Amino acid sequence: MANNALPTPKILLVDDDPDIIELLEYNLKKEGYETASAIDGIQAVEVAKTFKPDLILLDVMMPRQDGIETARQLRQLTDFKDTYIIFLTARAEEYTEVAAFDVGADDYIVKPIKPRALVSRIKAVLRRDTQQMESDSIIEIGQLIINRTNYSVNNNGVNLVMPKKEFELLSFLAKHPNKVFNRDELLEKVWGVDVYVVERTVDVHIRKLREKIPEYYIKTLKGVGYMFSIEE
Amino acid sequence: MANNALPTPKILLVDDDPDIIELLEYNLKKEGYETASAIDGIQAVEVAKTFKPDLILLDVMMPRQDGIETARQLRQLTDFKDTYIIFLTARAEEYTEVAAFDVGADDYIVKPIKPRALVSRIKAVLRRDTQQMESDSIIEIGQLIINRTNYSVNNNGVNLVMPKKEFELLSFLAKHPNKVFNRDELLEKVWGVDVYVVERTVDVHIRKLREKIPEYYIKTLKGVGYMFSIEE
DNA sequence: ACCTATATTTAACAATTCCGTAATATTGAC
DNA sequence: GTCAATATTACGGAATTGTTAAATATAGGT
Repeated sequence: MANNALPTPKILLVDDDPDIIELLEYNLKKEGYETASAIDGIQAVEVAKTFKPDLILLDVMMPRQDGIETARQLRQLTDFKDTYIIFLTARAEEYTEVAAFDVGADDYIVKPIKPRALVSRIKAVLRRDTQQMESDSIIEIGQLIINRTNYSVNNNGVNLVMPKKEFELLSFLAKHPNKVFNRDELLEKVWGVDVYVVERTVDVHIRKLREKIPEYYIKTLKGVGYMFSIEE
Repeated sequence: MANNALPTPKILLVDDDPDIIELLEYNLKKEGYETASAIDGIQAVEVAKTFKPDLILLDVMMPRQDGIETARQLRQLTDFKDTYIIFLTARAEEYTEVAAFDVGADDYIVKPIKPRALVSRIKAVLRRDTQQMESDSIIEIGQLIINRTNYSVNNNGVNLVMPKKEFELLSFLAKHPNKVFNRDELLEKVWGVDVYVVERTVDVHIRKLREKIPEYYIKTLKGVGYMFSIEE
């Protein structure tokens, strides 16, 4: 889904209940986050060292080592001084809340977990690329206005809505004018690294774009690739 | 919930200390507000259902059920989605503030209560209510007139009253014309962050809207989302 | 508090669009 | 002119959305 050049945030899930882990994983992956999990505090610290998460969802009550102690340990490691930590707990117990914020909790979510609330709070904590997304939402080039808010392209006054893949392909090319990309590069940047389609698929989408916008915008460099250029 | 200046605003007071209740009641009745009271969170929810207050003053620390949890419960009832909630607390504790604003607190008053300050903040909140409602209460777009005061939509002269969810969905889309929203975003903005329904519920409401207003207003962008647009 | 009507959600199935592939035509570099 | 690369077209399959109906939930009236 979200393959906009920004690295996808990594989230570590720590809970002793596999059902909770599964619920969290499902919802976060759907949002395009990369996840790893651990079933207790000891394991959490181990996994964190190699996974290097941007954010940790940490259950408070766990066997072997509770979430508060785990957070305290993580905070002592330089790698995790700035990692966001959100605690999960069954009930809002006051002493726990105090202790949690004491070890630097960034938020606090009470079970049962409402998936949408969870996601929106994670987004709130991780919000820092939103401005970039905003500024990326409109590209003006030549007589084209490419507008991500409505997936439309305005060509000299006439507005046309495009299918997703076509729009993404045009966006990408227009964002890097006068730069040639071979098919492999386009597939990687527009389709994504884990999508396997035949290279010639690109040709077909290029063709469809050329039907809609003036042909000269997209140039073919035989043996090299495609390029967006405003010169005729 | 949305009271239109004429009826006197109703305020529900929730605190386990009878002295506080008395203090609040005295000052608010003097200002012409209608009041009711409850001594804990459980009772508060009960009273609110029949009293239907425009604003709730809610103590954070209470026996049986604290203010945060009470607010969370109230927010799940459709009647109180838009009711204003002001928390009362003994000290400004950081974690409480976070949790409070999270469940949609509109303001936050620290004890000991100064009557004059209290009244002026209540007035401010209720004034905001009437102003915002005033400006938000009518949206004119294309040949549609969307009127929040009676949940009706006038389409080219014919007036149709809509169920709440349909109305809110249409309102939201119309308030952001030419912007695509995926189902998750619509659920978050229209249904709320702590409501869990399957994504496809949106489709059914879209369908019902398209039965009532000209189809072309709501566009589907496959793989992206829905969008309101006045272009045919 | 009950009953009824209406609203909302879910689930199943139909319809549609979009995408990817392959087959064929055309182009352009040498 | 040859040949490899690209353009074009059309079709099938996959994924997404549309539509309907039945099941729940909510609201309104008595």
